[in-house]
Amino acid sequence: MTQLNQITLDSQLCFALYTANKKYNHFYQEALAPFNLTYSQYIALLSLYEQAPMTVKELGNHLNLDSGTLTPLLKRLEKQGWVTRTRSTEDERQMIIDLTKMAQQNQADLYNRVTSCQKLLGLTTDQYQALVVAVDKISDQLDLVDADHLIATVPD
Amino acid sequence: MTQLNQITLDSQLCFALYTANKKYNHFYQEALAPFNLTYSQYIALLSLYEQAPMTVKELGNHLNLDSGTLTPLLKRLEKQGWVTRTRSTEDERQMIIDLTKMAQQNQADLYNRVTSCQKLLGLTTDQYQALVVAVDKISDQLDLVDADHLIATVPD
DNA sequence: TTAGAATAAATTGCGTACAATTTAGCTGAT
DNA sequence: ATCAGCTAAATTGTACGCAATTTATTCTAA
Repeated sequence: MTQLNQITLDSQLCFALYTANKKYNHFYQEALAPFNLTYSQYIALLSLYEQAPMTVKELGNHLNLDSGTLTPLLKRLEKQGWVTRTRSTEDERQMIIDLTKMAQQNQADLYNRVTSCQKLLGLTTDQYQALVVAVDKISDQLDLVDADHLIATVPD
Repeated sequence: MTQLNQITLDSQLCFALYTANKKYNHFYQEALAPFNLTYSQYIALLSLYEQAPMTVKELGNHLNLDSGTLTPLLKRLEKQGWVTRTRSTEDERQMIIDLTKMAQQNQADLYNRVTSCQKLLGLTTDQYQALVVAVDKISDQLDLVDADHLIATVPD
């Protein structure tokens, strides 16, 4: 038997990301508790605070999510009063998502809460930004190695 | 209105991690396709290749997953012939998870496939390990700021 | 003009994740 | 010895995330 145990869980970048992402989810669950928002709902709102209204398609492009995820998520945000969902009159295939007045009124509170919580992380702005750059680099590498390339290149 | 738009999606570490993690999932979905394994099933097997048998509890400690996730996942792995699930005789509360002969026979193939795919990422060993360290550091920071601390420290 | 292709969103189905509860088995203090 | 409390796993319920399909609408080329 050759060296089989070189792949340990703790040495894997995928597992580090998987773990950090889950912990971040937990972190945001607490940060967002006063607003009754999930993390996914929060990033959808973040995107809409940057630009609204947007179609489901456009929002999906920003978040890398498809309608299978967004449709039920947005229905929940609508139910809780954060967004409106309106069929476009000029193209009835499209659903226009916009922020409610309540969402706009809560923007500052939401940002303040998140910012306060983030300060507890104990990272300097430089450290934080360096990490964003490093993690984005992983995403870029993974984009290069997309599914087709991988299937075509590596035999089973 | 003060500077509200300082929180952009692309500047957020959480979103970078969230995105990279999803892309990694997709990457592994292709890498693992020949074995019909999900990413979560794969890391469960990785853990068991390092140490088997294990109870569900022990496995959950390694993976940071609870029985709500592991029980159905392990039942699927059992159904596909990778693991066995046996009630412990000395403590019947515990379920002992062990690798099947098939799982052992496929270990080398699985490792080779994953290793081949990882090479396509175009990261040197040093770069890769540096990223693991960086991402683990995020997890460590998030551990420090746990739920109780956060709730106790930051007013709504 | 109109049938077929393309597109947007919704739906369906499966597999996580995880909080909360339930069930079953163990353990220790009285 | 026994019962209250603890523990392990399973179960329940909710919310993603995504592949695949369906439905409705728009576009486009003959």
